[in-house]
Formats: sequence, C-alpha cells, structure tokens
Amino acid sequence: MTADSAVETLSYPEADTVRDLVARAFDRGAMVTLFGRCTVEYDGRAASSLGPGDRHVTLKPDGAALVHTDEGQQPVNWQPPGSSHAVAVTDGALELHSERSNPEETLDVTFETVAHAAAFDVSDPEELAVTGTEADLKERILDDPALVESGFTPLATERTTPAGAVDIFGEDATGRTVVVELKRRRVGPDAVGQLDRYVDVLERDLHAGTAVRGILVAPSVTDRARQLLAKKGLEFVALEPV
Amino acid sequence: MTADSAVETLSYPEADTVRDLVARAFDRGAMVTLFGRCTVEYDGRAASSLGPGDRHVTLKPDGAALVHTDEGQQPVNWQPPGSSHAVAVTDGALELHSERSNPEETLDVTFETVAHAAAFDVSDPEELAVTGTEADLKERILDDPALVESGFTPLATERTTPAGAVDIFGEDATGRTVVVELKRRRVGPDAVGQLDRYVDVLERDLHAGTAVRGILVAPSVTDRARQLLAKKGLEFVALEPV
DNA sequence: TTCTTCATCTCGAAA
DNA sequence: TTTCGAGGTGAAGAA
Repeated sequence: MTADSAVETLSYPEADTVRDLVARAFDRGAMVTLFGRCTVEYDGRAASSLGPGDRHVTLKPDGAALVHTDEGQQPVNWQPPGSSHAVAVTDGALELHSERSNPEETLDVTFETVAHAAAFDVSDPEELAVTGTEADLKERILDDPALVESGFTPLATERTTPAGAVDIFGEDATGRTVVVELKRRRVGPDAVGQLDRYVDVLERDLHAGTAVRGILVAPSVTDRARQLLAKKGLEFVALEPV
Repeated sequence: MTADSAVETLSYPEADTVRDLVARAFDRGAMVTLFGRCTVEYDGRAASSLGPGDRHVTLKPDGAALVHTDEGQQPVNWQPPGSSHAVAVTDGALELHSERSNPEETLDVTFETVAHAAAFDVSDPEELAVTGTEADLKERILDDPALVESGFTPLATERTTPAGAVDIFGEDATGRTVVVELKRRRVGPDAVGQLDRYVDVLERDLHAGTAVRGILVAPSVTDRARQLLAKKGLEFVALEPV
C-alpha cells in the first residue's frame, strides 16, 4: 500500500466485512467497487427491475453509482453524482441503497453474494483536453471567415435570441444578416429545424425588410436534411471541425 | 472461488503479471478491471489527452472499454463494444491499446503503476425491465384514446412518412387526420419542430383539402415550445407516461 | 450499412 | 433552479 493510491480489497468476504469496508471508504472519500450476484431495483424518472446476475458496481466519492453487466458501454442501472449511498446487512445479505432528490430517485442493489470488494484512494488532478469539437470548428471559422463564404464577416458568437444562442452571427459581402449554425458531425433534420428557428426569430426581431440568411456548417448532411434546407430556403457549407 | 462467479485479483502486481492475467481473462471471456496511475490518449471522431492520475479501467468481454475518474457518471474516456483490446509491457510499464473501425478509433492507456487488477467471470441471464418509457405512454393512449381527446381514433402507430415515423396516426371525431407526437417528459422547441415536420409532410402527402392536426402529448412544455406550438398551429395535451 | 429517434440520456453554461 | 444545446453522445429499430 502506498500513499498516493492506497487499495483495500476483499475476496468472498462476509457481508458485515464488506459493509465496514464500504463505510470506511465513504468516510475518507474513496472509490468503492463491488462485484457479485445481485438484483437491482430503480425508481424515479422511470422504474426498472433487474433479476439475479453477476454485476460490477462502482460507487464514486461524488455520489455517482454505476451498475455494469458484462455487456454494453452504458451501465444497466445508475445514480447520478450528488446521490447518497448507504450499505446495510439484512439477513446476512449486503444491501446498497442510494437516493437523490430533484428528481426523487432511488436505486437498490441487493447482493446474494459478494465475490469481490475494493476501496480505492483516488487522486486525479488532470483535466481532459479534447479537440475536434464544435468550439474548434468555430475558432477555425473566426480565424478564416471565408471558409463560410467570401466576404462573410462574423459580428458576434453565442448571440442570444428568443430562440436560443446563435453560434455565429454576422453579415455577408452585401451587408445581409447571416446566421451560422455549426455542427461537428453529419447532421439530420433536427439541426435544420434549429437553424430555421434562429432565422425566423431574427427576421422578426430585426424587422428588417431583407430576409436573414441561414447557413448550416457541418461535414455533411443527410438527404432529408438537405431537402428540408431547400424547403426552408437555408444554405449549407461543408466543413470539417479539424 | 466458486464456479458461477470466479474472481482473480492482484494487488500492486508487476506489469508482466497483470499482462498475463488480462490475457487469460480475455481468453475465457471474463471482465477485467484495472486501477492505477495512468495517462490516456484517444483519437478518432475527436481526439483527447489526459495527463497522469488515478483511474479505474473496465474491459468487457464484448469489447467495451471504460476509463473512470473519481468524478462523474460518464467515463472520461471509452471505447464502444466491438473494439479489440491488447495489453503489452513496454519498459516495465503496462500499456493498454484498444481499437475499432467504422469509425476508426484508438484508445491508449499507459500505466505508471497498477495498484489493482481483477478478472471476473460474469454470468448475467437477466434482461432489464423498464417502465415509464414513451412506449408505455403510447400503450396508455391506445388503451384509452380519449386521453388525447374525446372521439380520437388511432389508426396506426409508427406510421412511416418521408419525415420519419409518426408515433400515433389517427383521426378526430370529425374525421380530420391527426398526428400525435409523444414525449415522456417536459419538452422544448425541438419536439415541436419534429411534430411540425410530420404535419407538413402529411399535408403534402395526403393532399387533403383539410389541414392535418398535430398534437403534442407530454407531461408539460417549456415557454418557448408553447409559443412555437401556437405559431405553428399545433396543439398540446398534458399527460404523464405513468 | 445509414438514418432517425429515444434516453432514468449526461453535462455545462446561462438566465 | 430551469432551460437550452453539445456530445467521441449510446442504443434500438427500420430502410
């Protein structure tokens, strides 16, 4: 055991022993994992029930809980950060209860057997640095507005309208108002609807005689999205977020 | 160790030992977890870099990989099911490499130290049963169409249109065509746009003289959504998915 | 495969 | 607190 990543583990422990380990781990802000045969009940925004099977349960110091089966990227059940967890032993079985409010939600995991339990002292000072996002696409255009079209002049980003914040607000070479909606990946009809709402509300707001131009900037569009663009009189410019 | 949930664990092992454990686990379709100080690099649809810190890594037999920090419900990095993982030891350090195609994506986790490693033989025959979904809301309406309005008659569900599948297609007491869009929770402008697209395309498709009615059924709507409904001449019915 | 939509979406920012 | 939109969204179902 070292100072910067202490680990405490139990294999096929008694329920009481697990309960104590988990309680200690919670106290010192450690991450807890449990593996064993269990059932899971959830009630809140929806409700779900999961019969007996082997699952891996993670309890994070921020209150998040994750129940994973052997398949899938997503947990089969979970509780968001900010939840409070409690473990108890009833009739020799370990029971995990987690609850949160707004919305009121509860998660209950009942272990038939705990095959493994662990507590990890976690220290993670690093932030994830991501590139290739919509923000990068925006920077790319602000650096070289001609990528949208020759003569395009950005005037504001994240300009708020009654329909939400517009990605890039500007004007074209002839002085007409232009609304640019950015997407980092191939877009469907939803993005066209979003752009249409911005154009609509700005035409009303600016009560300008000339129409507002709406330009969707994305790597590509689906067929339906392209048709919808045509119908709404909106434009498309192909551009990667690189 | 029992037959139905065998567990193999290592505490502060040598890199070679971990590599062998992981290789054996992959072979028999077991789930693997690693905990330790590591860096993470991802490249694919986007790209990301994560400096040194303590993280929990899960490798599932279906090819999914999850890297969790001490915070958040979502993994800080991941790889979807269907990916292939490989572990190697370079300069005494354990390296995990995961890749998949379509899209081409790679994930690399380099461990400075592995504090804990485990392999779990998982057996999970159960399916998750969820209630309170949009499907439940649909069933509720099909059982009692008057919940939408007196005289409403459902004629089809998931009826496909050039704009996508309509949740419930039917007619009102006067024989007018009705499109119902269901949402299990409070809706914003996007759902209104969706309903509007269906109504639009059906009015064109049916080339009926009378207009098609569009009804949004959800627990509640936001202000902007309500304004958009009014503008588009669409209707709203408050209903919970219970 | 691609497309479309649902989701206990999660997450972050802004009002 | 609510609302809104981004996301390496993931997952399911249909074309």
